[in-house]
Amino acid sequence: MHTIGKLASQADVSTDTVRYYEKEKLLTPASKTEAGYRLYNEDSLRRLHFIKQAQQCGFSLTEIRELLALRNTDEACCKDIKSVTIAKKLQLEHKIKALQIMSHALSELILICSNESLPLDECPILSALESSMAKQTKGKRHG
Amino acid sequence: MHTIGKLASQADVSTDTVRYYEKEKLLTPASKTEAGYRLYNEDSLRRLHFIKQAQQCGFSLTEIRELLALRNTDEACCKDIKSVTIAKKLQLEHKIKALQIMSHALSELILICSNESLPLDECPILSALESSMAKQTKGKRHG
DNA sequence: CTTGACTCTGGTCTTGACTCCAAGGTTTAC
DNA sequence: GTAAACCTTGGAGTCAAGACCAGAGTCAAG
Repeated sequence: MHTIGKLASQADVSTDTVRYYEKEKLLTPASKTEAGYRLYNEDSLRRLHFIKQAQQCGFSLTEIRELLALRNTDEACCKDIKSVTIAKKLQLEHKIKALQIMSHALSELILICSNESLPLDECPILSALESSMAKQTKGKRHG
Repeated sequence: MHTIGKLASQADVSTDTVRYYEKEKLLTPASKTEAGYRLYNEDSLRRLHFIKQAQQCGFSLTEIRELLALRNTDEACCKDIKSVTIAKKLQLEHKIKALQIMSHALSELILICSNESLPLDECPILSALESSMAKQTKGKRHG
């Protein structure tokens, strides 16, 4: 049984984080001392690892709480977990695509700026951003 | 000259957003009526477009303010804008890579879950998230 | 027995980009 | 001339995931 500080350092999080997870009903101490100190066991550590891993997979704490709730549901089976995982993967891929679109838009901007010594009022990047950039990136090309 | 509502609807943002941009020193009305109504011209609309476009390219409002400030600096030239753009593109690519790592981790989880009818306490996804996932994804493979 | 390290609760603060609200003033349409 | 639709300011609230802080209690070491 560890106090909150031990648990936190083992999982490489702050004690504030552990208390926050408790408030968010993600992680309850296994017991408490007479003085009110929180005590945690190995299950706590595993659960904390779970939360961190899931976070690193892009799950929000709300979603992690749902995953944990699913685990405590008798009717739920592995299939349910899998479909949540697949949904999250789709969400991530969607976000990746959006970022790639942004990145490509920036590439276009960088490409059209061939003459770097132009004064700012002729900067093609700025003017592309001012007008609707769709026209710039889809149609004509400066440089 | 448009009132705030006209400008906002032309740019497809809320009037609150326009006022917020003013507070953030991103967009000042061209003038005001005697009654204190904000009035905007075509430059305002262009600037609002600029802000939206830049946002869609992943720039934060703070960064956009810097871009706009750069534009008003006499010493700055197009090269400065270009380097900011390149830096932002690198940032985006970094973020994309992070998300791709998450996405791949989820793919691994989905792969190891071959038997969907398993009870939850044997769900390989959950146990992979509980233990250190690095072991699961790098080493052994269930299924 | 005191010092220092730890813990407790309850609270506020942060960041970013807004959104919503109240209470009033102004303009426009009929 | 009045009602609807617009505008004003100022301020508070929202979301996520904690960070930070004060004042007090607790525990182990020397």
